[in-house]
Amino acid sequence: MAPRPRPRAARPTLKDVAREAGVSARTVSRVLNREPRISERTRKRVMAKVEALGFRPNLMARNMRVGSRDAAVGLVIPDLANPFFGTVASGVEEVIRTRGLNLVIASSDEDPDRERSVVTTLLERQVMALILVPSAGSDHRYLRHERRHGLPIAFLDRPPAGVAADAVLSDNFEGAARAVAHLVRHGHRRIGFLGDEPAMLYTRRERYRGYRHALEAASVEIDPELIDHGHHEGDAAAATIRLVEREHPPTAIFAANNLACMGALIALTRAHRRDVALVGFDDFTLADAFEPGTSVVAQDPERLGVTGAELVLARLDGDRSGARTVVLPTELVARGSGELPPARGLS
Amino acid sequence: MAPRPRPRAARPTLKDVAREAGVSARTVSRVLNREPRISERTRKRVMAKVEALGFRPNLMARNMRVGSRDAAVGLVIPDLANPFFGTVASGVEEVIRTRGLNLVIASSDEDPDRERSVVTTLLERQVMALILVPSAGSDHRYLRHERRHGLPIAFLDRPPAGVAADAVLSDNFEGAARAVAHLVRHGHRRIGFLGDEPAMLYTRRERYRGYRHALEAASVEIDPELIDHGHHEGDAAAATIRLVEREHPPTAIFAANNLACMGALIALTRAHRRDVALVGFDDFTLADAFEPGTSVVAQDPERLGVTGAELVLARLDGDRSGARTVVLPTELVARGSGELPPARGLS
DNA sequence: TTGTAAGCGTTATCAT
DNA sequence: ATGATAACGCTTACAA
Repeated sequence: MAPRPRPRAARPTLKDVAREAGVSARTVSRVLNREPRISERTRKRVMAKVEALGFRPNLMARNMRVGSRDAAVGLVIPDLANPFFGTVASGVEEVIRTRGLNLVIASSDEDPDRERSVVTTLLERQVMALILVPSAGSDHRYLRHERRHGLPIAFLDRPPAGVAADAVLSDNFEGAARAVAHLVRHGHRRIGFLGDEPAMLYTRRERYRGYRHALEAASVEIDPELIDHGHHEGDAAAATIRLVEREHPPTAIFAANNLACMGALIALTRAHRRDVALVGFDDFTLADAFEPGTSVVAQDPERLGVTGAELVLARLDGDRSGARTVVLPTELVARGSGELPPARGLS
Repeated sequence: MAPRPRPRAARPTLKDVAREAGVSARTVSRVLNREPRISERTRKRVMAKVEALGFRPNLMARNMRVGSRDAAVGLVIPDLANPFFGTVASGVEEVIRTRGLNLVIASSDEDPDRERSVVTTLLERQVMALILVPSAGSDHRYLRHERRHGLPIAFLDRPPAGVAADAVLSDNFEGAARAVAHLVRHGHRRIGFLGDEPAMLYTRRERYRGYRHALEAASVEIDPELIDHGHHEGDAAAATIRLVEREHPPTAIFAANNLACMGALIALTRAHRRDVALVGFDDFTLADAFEPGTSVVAQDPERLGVTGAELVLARLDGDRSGARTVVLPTELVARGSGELPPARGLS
């Protein structure tokens, strides 16, 4: 056995409390869990020692004995600093807290290898459920074992690859198509597409599909010169400049995610090109702080998180039905920038 | 003992692998931990069974046996959806991941009671360290026991109350004073203060102190009529309107946090009052997307998180020196809005 | 009302 | 090179 030297000032255990109070461990456990048959006198004495020693029950030990699972849900997102994912995380946390579960969070940085590595630790941690915003290009076949063992898994914002699991997605195709149709309706025929990266990203593909669909429906030819991308604001700003400086520039831009849209706004402002119509995908706090306001296709990231968390909780409650995919609607919010007419002579 | 019915399809344990492979548990453990004296033949056989069963070592059990502490750091922030705190969290995660530690995150919603309750679960989870953005009005005396037992605790953005612990703060006073002095230098004497809530919040108090200090240094009288507040964008926007519609309105506004600044931008745009000078506290992505650009006192939320995490890691590595307070500098970023002259006839 | 002993899934000691 | 056994801190069946 292990005569491991306790680190100095080791935290007191239930046994320590028992010894100090002159009772058995069983009795301390009873007091702590508010079990009925305990004399008030013992209870008092035990609680006094608990206070005095600053005792904290060891949840790991408890969970192990009681269910051999950690009372926590694991969440993997690409980037905690991105307000979109932060809001998703917030929705998840809100829901699982009502069940007394904790949230173990990890960033994957959009890297499939890192995603797999963090998911593995979460699984080894014995989380009760897993919620995942998968990275582009990751393969989730390795999760099949967990599914078989009944671990609830939900994918958010992007679907799983290689495993049947619950998913909560926004209606990217429809939202993008509506945005572009909106621009067409306002007279635009040269509409730029500013996508995120990598191009294989699910949301990017769906939104691009929506863009093409709307243009085709309006019999507008797709011009590859009008397609560009940039995942961060800086890249997107540069791409925007490239677009508007083309020989045959677009009169409108559809910015296919939040960072791309911010990049476009920065670029258009700095270039004094507020004549270019703009619709973004995903709403943001300051959309109203522009003149004209920024029109967007609004998603509901909080609801994405809430719905995903509710799904896994239902599974924990015994829902054994087949894997479900919930698609959340998007909403076109017209604030002005998407309703600008084409600049004269360019449409 | 507990003849608790295993949940259907319970996950395989190390013992299961051992039985299937026809070896002892100790041997499986050896293989998994890459311990030296193991025959290639047994290793192969064991690994095959590990794969076949989809075995995941139970980290809870391991941690318990090995250190009786969870290989995780607990982080409590007011709100995951606020990009400021999201970025702080991102900084923390980045650092602790390099040590193979996980992040258990909880929102306190600026509520001291909830803060205490989530901190308590984190402690019971046996996290190796605690990082905290405390809520206004919370009292941390209950953490003294943990400090005594050697648990590393760091406070971010706001200092602890009632316990000596490491803290990482921004230089709020200095930053605010510089912002207001900057406005004074550009000719303003009627400068509004748009604070966050509650007024007892540390950052709010410090920034208000900086505001008063700069005005007093310039012999400008403090006008209570120019002090208002609003913690969320909506409230802040309403407060901004109240300010600029006063009989003797301010010619400049100092918005003392990120949400207040965004609220001010929204209100000023909608009211077509881009003549009012504005300096915000805390930078934001779209600051450059306005005409003129929004001048701000930039903090470094990521660095706040990184520094806090590094502090607790140093403690884990044995640093027993006294509680330290690190103050991070702020930077005045002039983009135009803070350099506007006072509107004619109003200064 | 309280205590004893077993056991959750690992790893450490000591054998062999 | 491998195994038997105890132990981490807690809860639970059973006994007293």
